[in-house]
Amino acid sequence: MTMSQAATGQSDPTSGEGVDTPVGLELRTQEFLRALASPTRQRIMMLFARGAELSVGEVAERAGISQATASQQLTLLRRGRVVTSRRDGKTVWYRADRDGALAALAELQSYLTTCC
Amino acid sequence: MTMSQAATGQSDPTSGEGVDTPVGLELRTQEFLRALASPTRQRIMMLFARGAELSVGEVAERAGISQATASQQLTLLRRGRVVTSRRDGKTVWYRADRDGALAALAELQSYLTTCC
DNA sequence: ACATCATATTGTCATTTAACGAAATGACGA
DNA sequence: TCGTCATTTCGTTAAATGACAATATGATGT
Repeated sequence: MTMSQAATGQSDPTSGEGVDTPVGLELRTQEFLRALASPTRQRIMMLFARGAELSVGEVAERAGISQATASQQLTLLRRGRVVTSRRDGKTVWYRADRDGALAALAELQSYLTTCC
Repeated sequence: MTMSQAATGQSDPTSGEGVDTPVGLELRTQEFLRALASPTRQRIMMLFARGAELSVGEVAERAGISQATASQQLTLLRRGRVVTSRRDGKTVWYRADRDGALAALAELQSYLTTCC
């Protein structure tokens, strides 16, 4: 039971986890890592350099993947807080989520410094 | 040709890549991300909390995995610069690589700030 | 040289992931 | 209502990953 908690890496924010007892990475930090740990998604991220804002169709075209695949991967990237989306009419625009990414990075750093 | 380079995410240090042209994550940064983006390896990393130094067999036992699997996963973690190893006689001791991890983190941050 | 112990590597299998086409569903604007 | 773009789902295939047992490698002591 405690085993399954450790396995999922879940941490309970309510338990005042002191200096000892690094339970694990938070789920959202895991999603951040998984989002970036994929060559395809790294390739997609490059399309957003310098604040570029792209629709799903544009991402699909430039990344050389199908429209359905692009939509799915963008969902993973959004869950990882590295992109944000906004809807304007029928098209959904994606762009890099600088703040989200840096926040995730800070969480990762905090984990690494306390655990290691 | 330029396409295959972009696909692998390789960057050439000799080409004075200016403010524009983020070619991609360096291989070693990719390996850092992949190393941590795995629940099993995250679980292994927790065994190294507070500077603990463990042999392969100890990691296998405490993580509940076979000796071969432990050795493999530790290799991935070492490639990702999150652990280091030293040999003493027949046993190989692993510990968290604080400096390596923070260096990888810094590279990731630099990538995210310039690209996004 | 040999036996032994710890680690590393290999071969194999099951599971997971990535990607596709196609089709259904949602959301929006004309 | 119809058309368009996005999302989701289904079924499929190929590739990557995780794990194990078995074997090979390397270090140590006799």
